[in-house]
Amino acid sequence: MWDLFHKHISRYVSLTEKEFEPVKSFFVPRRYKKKQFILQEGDVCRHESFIVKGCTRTYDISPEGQEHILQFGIEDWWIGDLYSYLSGTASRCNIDCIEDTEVLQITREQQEALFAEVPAMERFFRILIQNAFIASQSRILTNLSRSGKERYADFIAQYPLIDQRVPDHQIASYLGLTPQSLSRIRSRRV
Amino acid sequence: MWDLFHKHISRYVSLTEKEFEPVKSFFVPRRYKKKQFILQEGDVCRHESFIVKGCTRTYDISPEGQEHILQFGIEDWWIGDLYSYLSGTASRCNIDCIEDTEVLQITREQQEALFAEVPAMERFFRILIQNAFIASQSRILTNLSRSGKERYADFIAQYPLIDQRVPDHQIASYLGLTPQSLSRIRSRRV
DNA sequence: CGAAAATTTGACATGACTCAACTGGAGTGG
DNA sequence: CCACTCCAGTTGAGTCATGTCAAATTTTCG
Repeated sequence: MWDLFHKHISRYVSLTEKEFEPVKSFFVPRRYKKKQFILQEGDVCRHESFIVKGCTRTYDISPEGQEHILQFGIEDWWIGDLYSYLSGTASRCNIDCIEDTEVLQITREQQEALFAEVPAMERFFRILIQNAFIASQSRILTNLSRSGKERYADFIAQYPLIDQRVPDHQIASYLGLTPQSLSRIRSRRV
Repeated sequence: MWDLFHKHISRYVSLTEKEFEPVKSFFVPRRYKKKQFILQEGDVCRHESFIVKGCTRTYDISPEGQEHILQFGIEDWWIGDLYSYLSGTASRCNIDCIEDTEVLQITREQQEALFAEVPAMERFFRILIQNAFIASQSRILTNLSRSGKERYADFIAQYPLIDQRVPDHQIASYLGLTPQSLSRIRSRRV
């Protein structure tokens, strides 16, 4: 578990085994069962979670009762509602598990302490958010300019691993389509 | 100019007048005329630009030749193509000026030097990107769940200042609508 | 096996797009 | 200062992608 985590961090900042050692103590491992919630709408998001194993979805529910998936999470990804986490306000998002999931969690206070003790980790999180922001901007452009068919093609090209693990109707929700439309797209009768 | 900039920074990290003084030297003021490009597709984005005065648009052009506006920029905002800026690869975006515009620019190298000399500025940029990411996620949710009419209403509620300064067809592009559709929405004949 | 969930299919409705024409204002050059 | 052009915005008519509602079928899983 910690090995994977160290490798993950090393992808962005260099950290020797010895420097990494104290980092561990700021994170708490936790397991969730399939269908269990990591965050529920109305609660404050108290952790950033690194997925060691499993698969999650982050979504909100519109006033009309429709779910909209903002993000899927699999191994090596971080999940959480950053706005709620930083501001301490109630989240509008839900995060639940599509599979049994293991995460490493850190709280806001622990994160601040970690930054003070291991400055490289502040840099690490900055890079992480930069990448997330870039991906997010790219998704906005795709949503603005591509048809449902094209967005689906992009999705399976970009996230083949997720496509295999997540039911179609949730992919439809991520792409902003109804399950029926996605089904027709898949069967090429569009 | 520097006053506005200092105030802007102080909104996120505390920096006395004395601490702020050396920060100035890392930024270069620059003026652009209306319709002039700050960044052109295919070029590498060499600066992050803080807008002191003026109004800009960041957009890409799809293979079909359609423009899609990713972001408007007005006073107190930062613009640039972060991906190109960080990776040094050619940008797919254009940034041009809707009005005569004054900016303060920093290069990647200067930014690294700034972080080394004034660590609070690394924190400042982290917070900035966090906020940008949060806004970006929120826009994705809006795009997924709201009709054109609702997205337009949201836009004028959220950015009344931009609405007044930018032609309608560019707002349409930002919202993912054709100018015709936006015109019909505006005249309530949906 | 049987219930619940996921997916598919059909019929129809509709929001948004395309193409095309027209209006009105801003800027330009003679 | 007028004629001219250009561009933004509006309007109309027809089309298409996607949505809605409803039901049938298949898959999953206790």
